[in-house]
Amino acid sequence: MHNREREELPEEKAPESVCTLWETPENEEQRLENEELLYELAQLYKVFADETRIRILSALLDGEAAVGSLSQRLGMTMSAVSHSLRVLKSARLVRCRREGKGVYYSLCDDHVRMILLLGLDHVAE
Amino acid sequence: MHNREREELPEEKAPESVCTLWETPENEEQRLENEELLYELAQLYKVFADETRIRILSALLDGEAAVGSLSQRLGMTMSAVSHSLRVLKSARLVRCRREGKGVYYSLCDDHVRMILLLGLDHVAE
DNA sequence: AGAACAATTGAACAACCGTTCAAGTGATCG
DNA sequence: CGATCACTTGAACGGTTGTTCAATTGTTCT
Repeated sequence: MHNREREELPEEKAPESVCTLWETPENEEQRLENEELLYELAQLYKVFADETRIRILSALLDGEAAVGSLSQRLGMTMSAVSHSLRVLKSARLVRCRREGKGVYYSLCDDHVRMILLLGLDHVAE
Repeated sequence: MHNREREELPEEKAPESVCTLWETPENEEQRLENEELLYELAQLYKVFADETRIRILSALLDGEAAVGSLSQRLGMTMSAVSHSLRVLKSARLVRCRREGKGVYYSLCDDHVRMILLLGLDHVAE
């Protein structure tokens, strides 16, 4: 049925063992897993694909900040910032902590910084 | 195969050496440069933020391929693939080469692989 | 309790984006 | 040449997304 001809090019670097995304799936289960990963991956990059959210993330590189502080720094309404933060949070890129009246957001882990840096590396050509 | 636990991820670099994005701008010129970088960065991630384009990129990790071959492998029309390739090309993620009737596409550099791997690392949690 | 502050939520609207379809280009070969 | 293959392009449609505005929740203070 599907006789996909694979190119026999020398592999400089071995694909990582964390996932099977780059290999031809051997069975239906593996194929489904790949589909899932592909979807999740696209979903993740969608979150980075917005100037406002990148601005927020890079602001949070300085340390945690409250919503109001962010909205002031970025010059946009609190509502817009809050909406953006919700997206970032559900992508597990930021977490939040309540203290008194304010809610303080901070980056989840170092992936964020690395992904941003890698992107910059390409953009800065 | 390779029993490495995880792929070597790019070393953390000193942000200052790459750009000034994370610093508070000292003058108007620097602020404008940051705005530009922010925009470019979002633009780049927009390209990755689509399942079809990721599928194409990961197919090209195997080596260069013609449009027809890709459209067969991914099960979509040649037109859709071509449209996607145009986007990837203008983001300088792929390049193309004409040979006879066919046009062969390949990845531009290693940034692509690294960005995909880094994203997977986060998604695979 | 009520007032004031900080942040979230939902609906609505405009912009944007990916696919499809149909028409177009460019290359090869009889 | 005309035919055919391999791909590109443009317009259009349907779906998604980010911001705004107004209403609402949650917290602290008097």
